[in-house]
Amino acid sequence: MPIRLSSLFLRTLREDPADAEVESHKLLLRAGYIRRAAPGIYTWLPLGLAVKAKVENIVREEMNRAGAQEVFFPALLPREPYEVTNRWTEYGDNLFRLQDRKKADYLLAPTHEEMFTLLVKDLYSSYKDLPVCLYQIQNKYRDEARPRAGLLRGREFVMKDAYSFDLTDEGLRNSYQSQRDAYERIFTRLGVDYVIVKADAGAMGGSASEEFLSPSPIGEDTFVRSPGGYAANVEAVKTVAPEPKSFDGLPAAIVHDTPNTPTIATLVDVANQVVSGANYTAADTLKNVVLALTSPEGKRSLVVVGLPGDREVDTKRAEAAFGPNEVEPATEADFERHPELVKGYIGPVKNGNALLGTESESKIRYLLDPRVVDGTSWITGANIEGKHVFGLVKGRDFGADGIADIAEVREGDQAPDGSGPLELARGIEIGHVFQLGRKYAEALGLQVLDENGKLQTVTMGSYGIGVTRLVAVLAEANRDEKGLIWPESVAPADIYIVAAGKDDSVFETAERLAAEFEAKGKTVILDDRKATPGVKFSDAELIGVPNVVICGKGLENGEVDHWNRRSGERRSISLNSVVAELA
RNA sequence: CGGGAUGUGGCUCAACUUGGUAGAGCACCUGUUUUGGGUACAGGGGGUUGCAGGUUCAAAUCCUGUCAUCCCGACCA
Repeated sequence: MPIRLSSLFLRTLREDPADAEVESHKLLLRAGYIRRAAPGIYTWLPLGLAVKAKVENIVREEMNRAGAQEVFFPALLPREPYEVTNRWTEYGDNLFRLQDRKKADYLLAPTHEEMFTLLVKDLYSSYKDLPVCLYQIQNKYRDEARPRAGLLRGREFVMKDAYSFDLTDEGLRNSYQSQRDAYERIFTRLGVDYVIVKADAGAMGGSASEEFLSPSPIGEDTFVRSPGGYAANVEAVKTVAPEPKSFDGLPAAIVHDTPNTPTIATLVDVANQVVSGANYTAADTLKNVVLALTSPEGKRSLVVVGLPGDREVDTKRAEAAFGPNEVEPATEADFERHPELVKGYIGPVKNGNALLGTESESKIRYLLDPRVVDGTSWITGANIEGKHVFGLVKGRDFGADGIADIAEVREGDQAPDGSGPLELARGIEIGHVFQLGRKYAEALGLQVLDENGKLQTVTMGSYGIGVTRLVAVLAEANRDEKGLIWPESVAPADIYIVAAGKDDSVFETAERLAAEFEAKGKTVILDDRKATPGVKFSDAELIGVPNVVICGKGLENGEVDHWNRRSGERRSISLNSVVAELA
């Protein structure tokens, strides 16, 4: 049976909803695909559900083809497994927690690593059972600080998450490759533009990790790519450290008066006045940024990071580097507790002695940008109000506790693999493949007997696709000023028939065409409403099925019109051949 | 978390400054009309003005609190 608009649960909106900013969000609301139920939480209407089901089925088919087996976990989970892996606390405020009537703690699953691991542990105990790959398509819950753009970042969303279980590292690599290949097939079938980028693996404790990003100006992730094919999330870009230089011939450090230079710009100006003939730039200064780290247990500590003055700290890179700690700039209160830090004039050394570093007077951890290598000379704060030290040499005059690669990545920076200058772009994360390793298996005791009868810890991969986010990405990428234009692979129907006229014969013909298309295996939306043609045409364009058949005045000549929503092409086709041609 | 803006029928908005029975367009219902680009006319249903307090004879309007939504920021030491 065709979907009849006369009875479909649908109301299209003529005007944009006021609280939607992003085009795909506006259109999905206006065309009657979704309704907002709560912040970041959406109800799926029949049309939206049809698109979501199409996406899910493509994902499902390719997962099955890759040998993964579908299961389904509850979304409501007990606390204990997440306690074991420490994620009950690590997840912080993003976790929806609740209690049952006995005051036992539960959570709404933000992801299911623990449950999959425990399920395999529950049923399998031999190397002969491996490898195995399981997946589910399920709701996830994350109490996002700022839900955005409708389905793009919701607090409830559908995710396909798959997990592979292998005995060996090589097996894991194979499983990973198999999922990665499946992802390429999925996004190709969906008609989604994507880039595979290296991702940060840090906090999760695994090794290889890649993200599938769909390039889009409204994307929340920034990634880089080089002409030579390097691509990475900015969080994962490793800065190329220059070769250390010799100390030979470098002048001794000297302190100069530099009053009223709280910022790098003012410092550079004054420095060029203080040292006659100098031509300093911000890149000659060493800026020392004080960050406050808050551990998941709530412990707060300060760390100072020294980086070239022409570079800013990238918050996301800092969060990736210091995770699972939360990172924020030090507050006034932090500075009050550490009077040795003179705001605006902070540096690693005071009066020739180390001020920063765990071995120093302040005991504050001091980390350096990778560009600050031995033999480089800097202008930096002297830890005295109104004074900076010039010619302070790394390795000779100061050291650090380690490296912090958290400076912003800039257009034109060199790719770490030497493949050329980096270009910056924005993208939406639609998939993530990740070699988790043995972290969860160890924490939860997932071991199997090997062929020698010895217990071995299993190694895991985790593979996610944001299904509902994909619906938004597809809507965002496939639209015009009139409405949505779905790719055929996910459109809510294959053919959209408009009965444009009031004669019974028009409706009868439209019904007959619908039946003929369906006999050929096509799904059909039929606009059989008692409405004027203008209304029907507008809704057809808004709803965005790619093939529209207009059944109306052309019938006098035995013709219907075919509109190709995507190309805009409109032509008349004989009533007798339209089904054969489009089906 | 900080800043800004905004909360009024299903949707988009007005009325708020200067307190006095809440209004328009779209959508919905009835009738007539129209029928290849959101027809026209007439009639009609639907809102405890986000919530809770307070001021007042009287609150959508003023005050306090709170919740929510959207946008910007989260750093330049």
